[in-house]
Amino acid sequence: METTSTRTDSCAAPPHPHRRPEGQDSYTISEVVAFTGLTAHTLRWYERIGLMPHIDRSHTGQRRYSNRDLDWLDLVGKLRLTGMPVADMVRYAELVREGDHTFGERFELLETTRRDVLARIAELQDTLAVLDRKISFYADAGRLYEQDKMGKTANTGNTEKVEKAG
Amino acid sequence: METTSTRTDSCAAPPHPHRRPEGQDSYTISEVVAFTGLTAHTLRWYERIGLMPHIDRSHTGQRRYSNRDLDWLDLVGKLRLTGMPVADMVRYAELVREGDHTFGERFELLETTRRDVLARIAELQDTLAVLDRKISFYADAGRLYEQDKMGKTANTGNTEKVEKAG
DNA sequence: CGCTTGCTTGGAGCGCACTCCAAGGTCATA
DNA sequence: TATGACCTTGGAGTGCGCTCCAAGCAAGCG
Repeated sequence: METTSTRTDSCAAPPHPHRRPEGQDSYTISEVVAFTGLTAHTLRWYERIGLMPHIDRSHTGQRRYSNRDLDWLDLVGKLRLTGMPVADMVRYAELVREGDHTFGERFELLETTRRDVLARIAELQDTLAVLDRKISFYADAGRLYEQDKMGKTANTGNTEKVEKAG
Repeated sequence: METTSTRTDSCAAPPHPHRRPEGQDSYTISEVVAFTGLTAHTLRWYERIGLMPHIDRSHTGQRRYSNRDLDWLDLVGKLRLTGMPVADMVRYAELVREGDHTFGERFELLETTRRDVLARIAELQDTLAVLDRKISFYADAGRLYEQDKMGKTANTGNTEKVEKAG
């Protein structure tokens, strides 16, 4: 079942420069902190709640992360960016641990997430349009306001509009 | 300062069908709940923390929201979608209350938000790429797994890859 | 009139995702 | 071998954004 293949999975992202080759891939928690930007607290917490597999330990019980663990943390990071709740990520982690018969369920979870991400992008683009409209409005209004201050116009009507717009 | 102009601000979004014309725009909290999807609790809380202007009251002290209040809630909803912290939205609301001399600061806040939104969209598109890769991988792997179950192939190497990928 | 429904308030409580603490064991370097 | 940085654990605490509660007022209806 388990192999020690030296090649990275075809599904993996582009390689990271700081990684050691397979076989010597044993990182302390502080190294993982440096790679991921997560805190050590968070890494331990992820493990406690089942979002990580049980991490290898040194002979004295200290955590030693593998390249595969870093791959998993990359994925978790991406899913976190989508706003997926941690509980859902834990669910996905459980499916992975349960083995091959959960392919279908994993597929559906990813598809649902994909749809969520697309919807989120659309929302953000919508928001962007509103923002752009307001920004150009303020650019104009600000210019008018500066003119007002310099006495070049005597117009309060234009600036009043902004209070209405917020 | 305050006008009762009957036209909507040029900066406003397309009109909403449920709105009453200016002058008769007086909505109860439960109407606003129906329009916005927010809870009455949240609407009152927004007011308490200064994210809303002080809302008009009926002679018995009940809230009466105006079209302008609804416009503001629309904007708040958009900003909320960007992930902007409530505290920052409160800051923006304060700037609006403070008057015309805060144009510049409002402009910068919106610009910063705009950049955040663009970055967020880029992140999500990056995540989408990862998701798409995994989804097509699972689509393939799932098909192979079904074939395995039906005895059409005798391959465990292909499905093993998935455990590695997660 | 009583009943229901809707609204008011200040303040307390909740769920999430961390974040930190205390007490102690381990490791690298001088 | 001693010093100090780093690691371990279970459990408690924090900040955010709501969410709810209790007690009470007001309006409409049979």
